[in-house]
Amino acid sequence: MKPGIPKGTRDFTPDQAIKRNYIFDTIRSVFTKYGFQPIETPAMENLETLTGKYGDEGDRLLFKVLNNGDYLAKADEAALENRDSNKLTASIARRGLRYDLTVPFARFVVMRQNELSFPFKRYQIQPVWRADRPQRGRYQEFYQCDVDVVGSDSLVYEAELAQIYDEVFTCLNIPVRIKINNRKILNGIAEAAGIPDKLTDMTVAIDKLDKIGADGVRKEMMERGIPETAVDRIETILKNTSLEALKSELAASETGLKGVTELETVFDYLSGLRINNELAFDVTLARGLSYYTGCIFEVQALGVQMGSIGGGGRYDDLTGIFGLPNVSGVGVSFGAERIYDVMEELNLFPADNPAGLKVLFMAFDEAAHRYAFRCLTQLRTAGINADIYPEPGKLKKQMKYANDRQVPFVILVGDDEMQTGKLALKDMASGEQVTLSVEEVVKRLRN
RNA sequence: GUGAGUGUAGCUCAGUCGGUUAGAGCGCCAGAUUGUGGUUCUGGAAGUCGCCGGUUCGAAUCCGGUCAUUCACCCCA
Repeated sequence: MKPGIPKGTRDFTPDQAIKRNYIFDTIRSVFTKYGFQPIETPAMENLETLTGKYGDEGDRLLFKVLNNGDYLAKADEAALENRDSNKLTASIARRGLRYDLTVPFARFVVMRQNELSFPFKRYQIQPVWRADRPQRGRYQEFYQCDVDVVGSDSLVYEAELAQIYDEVFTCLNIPVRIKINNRKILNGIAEAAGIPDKLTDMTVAIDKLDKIGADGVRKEMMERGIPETAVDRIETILKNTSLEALKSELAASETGLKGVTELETVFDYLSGLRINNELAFDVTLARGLSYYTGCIFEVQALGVQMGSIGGGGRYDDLTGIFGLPNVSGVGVSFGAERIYDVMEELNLFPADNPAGLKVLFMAFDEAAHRYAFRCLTQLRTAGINADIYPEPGKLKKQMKYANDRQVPFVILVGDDEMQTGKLALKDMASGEQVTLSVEEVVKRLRN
């Protein structure tokens, strides 16, 4: 059979895995610094935990796991007869692969509400699965890096999350724009325009501004049944780019004003503090039709054509669906795969690899090979990443292997070395070769 | 879920109007060079032209189907 992997999935070569770990390590260290703790949840959840949480579109993209054993024996006969896939699925698949990390986290919190102390700050770096059509920057299996805090509605956390975004992308050297808005402001706009019942249609349309432009948004709102007068009003309001100006526009909407105040508080927390990237209020930021109710975030990489590389916000009642109402949470997510693609495109990965192999031993004959193995062990004991070619003999072959593995140094061992007790250390880049004792080699390679 | 493009050597691709034995570059293997890699030179291996069917004297080439893959939309990280 031909070897292959499912569409939308990828293998990672050592080179790629090292780069990915660099991203994960950077993100993890910042999370830790801000007092977040790691948790992990299973790849599979009960299907009922997942369904209905992401809208109809999301349900379609859920991977279902077929029941074990003779699953058809217990299948819904009527559904099978009528080719009703939705109904049939419920009777043959009890589990599904997680679609994101937020819903499993909510489930986790509800299950352990009595043992956790709140506010609970957790981070989670794990793969998620979506049965989407793959394309640039979109995969069926990809990692998410989530930080959330539940059990507090303090806006200090919004400020913290903005700092975390800033710090991570500063560490990774990716120039970004961190956009921030508040769902309550969008509510207020809908109220001011007299279409509170069309809030979702409005936000979905506004969210596409970057992609389809002002005219496109206008057209989409009309198509979604928003009256022209309301569309005009919304357009006027959206022209306000400052919080101050919005205050008067939204004077009639209590919710809208609260949103403005919340954002002002967040900016207050951050005032005078060092932020390296652009952190900007963006009234057109909408973040699809998710569960957010307060501040929302989105991160855009500058200088490359790529969807958002991070996003998140506050949700007032995420755990309510699992029977624990009135627990507020706020969190953001980093899209590791897209961050990788951006860094690759902008050439931002550090060139030197401290985890790489430092030196490779090669021997001319069997006796030298045994001698070299002893020297190798000495280097390893001294903490130097070292390796040996598995058999003595043809130098050309051994040197080629050293080249392929991009080893900076090689050590040659033969009769001369065994007699003098010294090693021939060759710098592969310059070609220079020096004769040193094992101790001197250790000293040299430790630099 | 909707629409479009592309499948030829390990990789990237060329292949004229349908016409003899399907090519190149890179990579790989061997030698030039038995204590020294990259460069160079010489030689070599490697393809069911995605798969199935149709048209034709003849198909990598035209047609239909199918699978894979890429891109756009929907949605999203």
